[in-house]
Amino acid sequence: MTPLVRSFVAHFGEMGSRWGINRTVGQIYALIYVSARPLNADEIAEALAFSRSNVSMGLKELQAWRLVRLLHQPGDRREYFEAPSDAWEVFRTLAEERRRREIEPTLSMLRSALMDKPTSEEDRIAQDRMRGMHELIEMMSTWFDDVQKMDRDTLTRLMRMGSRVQKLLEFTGKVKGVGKASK
Amino acid sequence: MTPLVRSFVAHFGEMGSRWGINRTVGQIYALIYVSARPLNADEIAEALAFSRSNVSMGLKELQAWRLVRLLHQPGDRREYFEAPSDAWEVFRTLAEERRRREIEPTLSMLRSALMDKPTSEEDRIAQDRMRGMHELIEMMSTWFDDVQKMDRDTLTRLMRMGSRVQKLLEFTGKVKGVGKASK
DNA sequence: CGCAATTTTCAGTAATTGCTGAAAATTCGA
DNA sequence: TCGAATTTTCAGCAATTACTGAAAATTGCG
Repeated sequence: MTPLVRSFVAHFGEMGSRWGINRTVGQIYALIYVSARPLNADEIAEALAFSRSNVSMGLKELQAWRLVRLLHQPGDRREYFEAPSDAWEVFRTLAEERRRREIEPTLSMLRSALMDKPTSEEDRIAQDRMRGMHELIEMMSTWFDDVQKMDRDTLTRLMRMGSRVQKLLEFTGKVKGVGKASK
Repeated sequence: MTPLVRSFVAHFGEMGSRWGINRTVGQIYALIYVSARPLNADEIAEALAFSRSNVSMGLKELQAWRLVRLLHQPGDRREYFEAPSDAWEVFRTLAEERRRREIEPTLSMLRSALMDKPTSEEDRIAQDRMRGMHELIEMMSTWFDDVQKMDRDTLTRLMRMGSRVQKLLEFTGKVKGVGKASK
């Protein structure tokens, strides 16, 4: 590993441990992500000085997150791994997985809590707070779904517009007679 | 704690441990968030059956994340804590803190890696990947800054539009002849 | 001030999570 | 089908992280 790669890998190790993912897994991912060609488990174990079994477990987790793809080289029985090099694709995958693992369960917990008849004033207030949270998460979730469907160029253009979209919105609002005065 | 609150708290404990934050801290936050009134450390320790010192550490961390606010009740020396009940505000705070703690350091690591002269073909490719990541993160970061500044109603309206914004963009692009956004 | 109430710190221990090597399972070519 | 190559599993140990109680520090009232 060159110093360049080493520092990238180290950083993702640290970051990984701040998220649920552990240091080892973060480093394995980082290595695959910047690698010029697919890597097999032994190469990874060697580069990072991890045991073969540790690498095996890490790869399993990365596959569960759909962050790496398994492939084979002709005439070689070993399994090789590569990561999509397109950062947008990575971001989308991460967003989808987090949604599935964290957002959906949270929404369903909230929904069920909101069904309950509150038994006290305290509960009533607790439910109000939960309702607020549920609304926000649901809105963001729906929005994300929508945005997910746009093609990348449009999305990029939209993001680069930043808050100028607001102007557009106000303008159109007026035209259509749906305007609400600005902030 | 009523069953309603108990299940909310338990869920956030679980979720907390999937993020960097630990179970205890997640539970303390959840309890404060749904509570009808500010709570002091002893009340929290009692409700969750944690030691007083554990609660103290948890509150310190929540304050570092700016997720809870310290306040006093007249005629009571103890410190009371409350959380903003507005989910939007919570989201903004979380986003800002994550940015400061995770995004900024990552961007600066990437920037410095991109300054290095690649010493090999491998490095050149690694840098390409890093460049892609850097671009995306920077773009999202800028976008987020912008969006952060909008008032909540506008933002809500925009989100509810979802991908219909795209239509608007195309339409306006034609009218104004501003197909590509200039920085 | 002085002192009781309250919060914080921290060393020690408990609990959890991470990692390894050895063994078992699987895979695939011959 | 056999067997070498390869991957996976998992019990046991290591490292890290979480939690506690006791003690120290701080706070603010009288």
